[in-house]
Amino acid sequence: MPELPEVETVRRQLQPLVGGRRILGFRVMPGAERLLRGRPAAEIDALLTGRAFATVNRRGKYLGLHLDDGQVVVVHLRMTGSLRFRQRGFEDEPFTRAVFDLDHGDQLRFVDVRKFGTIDLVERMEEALPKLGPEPLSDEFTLDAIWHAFRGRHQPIKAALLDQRNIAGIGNIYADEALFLSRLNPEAPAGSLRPSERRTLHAAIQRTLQDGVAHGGASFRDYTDVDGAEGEQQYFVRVFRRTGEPCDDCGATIRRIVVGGRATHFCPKCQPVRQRTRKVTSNRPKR
DNA sequence: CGTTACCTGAAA
DNA sequence: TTTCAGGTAACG
Repeated sequence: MPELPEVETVRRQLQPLVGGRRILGFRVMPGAERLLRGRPAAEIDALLTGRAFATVNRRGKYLGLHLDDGQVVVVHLRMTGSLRFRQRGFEDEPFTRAVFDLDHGDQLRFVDVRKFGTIDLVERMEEALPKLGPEPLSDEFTLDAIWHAFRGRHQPIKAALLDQRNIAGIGNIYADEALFLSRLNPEAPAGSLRPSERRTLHAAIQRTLQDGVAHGGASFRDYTDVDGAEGEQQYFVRVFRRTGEPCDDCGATIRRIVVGGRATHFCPKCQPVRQRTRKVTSNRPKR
């Protein structure tokens, strides 16, 4: 659930909180061992104890908590994970799966109802990352990058946006929102976008993600920040989880369909199925 | 490509 | 009781 804006919000909060702080220990709660993908908890505890956190960065939906010796704790929140910065002894949060004990009695807690989230300790951040596309809010996210990623693909544009190998950090909320802003039908084949449509989509992706960051992320169900507070972006969405409501722009009823196995929300009037351009070859049966 | 599995709780 | 969930990896 946490997508780029939510993870970026956490990163910004975490940096001043944990930067320079000494680690006194690390442990994983019983039954949650699977959140560690590589080494066991005892080994991580041994490697972390006595070290200090330095900077916190983000790549796509991954957080990198860098240590003073160059190692990196790589965290992915998946669907329901969250990081909480709390004083030791402050109300035990249910579903706490792992705890970093810090100096001055503080704790960084990893809380995750569904246990899909992951924590990795690696020498270099890339070791813990799958192949990821460009960062959408950086200079490496170019029109050319979109073109290369989508060229020749019959896959629905919605599915292509969710594929982290194309662009890193977009999830279900911001994919639907970016497509609405672009007036593109979620089921349009990714490779069918014309240059003007790709340009519009590029700008819409950046705008919707920037808005998300500006509002501290979206809290529809589980997402909360490092203090347990909710984001505000859910009050600004145009289509996401607004099935049956009137479109802000045209009043048509927002619809919910399933694309690529994911709930997809769109305005059927603002985001119509594009008419096939007339062309002799388009009379071939659809396959 | 689409579908299923991974988990667990909240909402319908 | 059933359905649904902001993500991804592993299927077929």
